[in-house]
Amino acid sequence: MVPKRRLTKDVAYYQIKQKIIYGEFNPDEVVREEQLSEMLEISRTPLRQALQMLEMEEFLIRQPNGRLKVASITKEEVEEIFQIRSMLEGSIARNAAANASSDDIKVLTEILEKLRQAYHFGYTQEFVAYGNDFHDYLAEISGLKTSVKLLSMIKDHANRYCHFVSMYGKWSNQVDEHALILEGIKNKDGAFAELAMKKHILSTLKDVINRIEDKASSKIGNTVD
Amino acid sequence: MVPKRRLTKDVAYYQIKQKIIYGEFNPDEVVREEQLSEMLEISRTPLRQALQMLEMEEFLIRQPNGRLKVASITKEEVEEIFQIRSMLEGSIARNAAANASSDDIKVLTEILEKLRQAYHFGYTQEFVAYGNDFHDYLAEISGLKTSVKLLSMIKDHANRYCHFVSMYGKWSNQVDEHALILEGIKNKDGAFAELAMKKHILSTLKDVINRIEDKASSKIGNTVD
DNA sequence: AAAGAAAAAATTGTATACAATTATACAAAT
DNA sequence: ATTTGTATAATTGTATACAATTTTTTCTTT
Repeated sequence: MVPKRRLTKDVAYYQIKQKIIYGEFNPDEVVREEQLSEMLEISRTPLRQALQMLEMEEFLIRQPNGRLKVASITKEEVEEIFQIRSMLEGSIARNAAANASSDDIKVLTEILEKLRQAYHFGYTQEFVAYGNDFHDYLAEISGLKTSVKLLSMIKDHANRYCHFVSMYGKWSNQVDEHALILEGIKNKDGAFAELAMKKHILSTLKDVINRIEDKASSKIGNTVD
Repeated sequence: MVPKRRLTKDVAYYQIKQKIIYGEFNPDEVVREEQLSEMLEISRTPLRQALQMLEMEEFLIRQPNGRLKVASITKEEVEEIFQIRSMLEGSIARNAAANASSDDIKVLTEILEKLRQAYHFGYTQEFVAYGNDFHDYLAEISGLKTSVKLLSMIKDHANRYCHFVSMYGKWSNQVDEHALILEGIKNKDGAFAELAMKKHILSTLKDVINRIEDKASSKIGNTVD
């Protein structure tokens, strides 16, 4: 099975989303179709498909006059997203504990070790990547398709707010937190794994908030028109 | 402000979605664009926008060859959806308890009374409607935008599985369950309201499952290709 | 000069034509 | 008879032209 062809709408979707997440497009900025189609060098037809997707995910907001504007995001929304994440990923951890084979546990142990190393040597990039791997693997074996789908949608929104945070150091106790979750999974203790995961997510939220407080405004973008 | 114009893509989206939810389109059935554009008497352009939306919500699944097929849904997925609902609506109830004004409580009390009447007289249609009103009102005052958005997405999926259930009677203790939630809100007892809501959702799931057991297969549609 | 109306420009919404891809039918070869 | 290749048809993907709507500009009237 060769790699199935990349549809223009899909690459457009990805590119525009990245521009929104990483601030190349500012919140409340209105984007026009022609402008984007020129920028990405594609026609309006696949572009509009991409815009439709982003509208569904509420990265773009359709105004009553038909114009699209980039969504703003508040600190409160980020907190809500992490709250939801803690619930969803909690369930995932619980189910993962029930489903995990010995092979799965081996893989997870390896990821955790890599995470520990990355932290030890200060490889931030890798550290974040392995952290994601850990969560993604649990999602995979949990079998909770809907939860995973919803998670993927809201995670990107939170990333928008705190991507810059992930770059600079001191993820206080993330390694230990992951280890604790894995402990629960090893012991097939779903309730334990769920609780550990919830705590972990909420602790991550705290880290994010702290970084935010240090830095800029409590809000990206304006709600006022 | 006059009612903003209905876009063809939006009505197409709604119509196709209804056909999927209420079984006019069968699970795993493949739908073609031309067929739909003739059926709805619109051109392919707005139709494809609608299909894109339904694909994002996973009512339609894009196959590797580009064809779209109607999603199937398993009993397990329905159970997962109710599990997620219980968490999300639990949070909503908790926040609603914190935010509810005395006016809000008055409105909720009225809705509950109508619900009680509808149940008493066996008006199933109205009973379901008032139940939805109650939940929607809590969602409104909770201020949890993301949770509400996610809820609206998954609810429709569950409806697909159990719409036929809602028609025939005996919602055992729904009235009392709603009353209990309202009790928590009146007392500004968020934890109580949250728990009551969670129990309520899970009890509804039980009702649905029981009906399903009585009736047909445990699964709508085939996963086998 | 200000307010309103009319005209022009810009932008989104829809339809259709064409290109690329995928599925089907049928014939030839083994 | 089964398979393989090729031609044909069917279907999706993309581009573009046109229609409808909204915004901006201009002009007129007071």
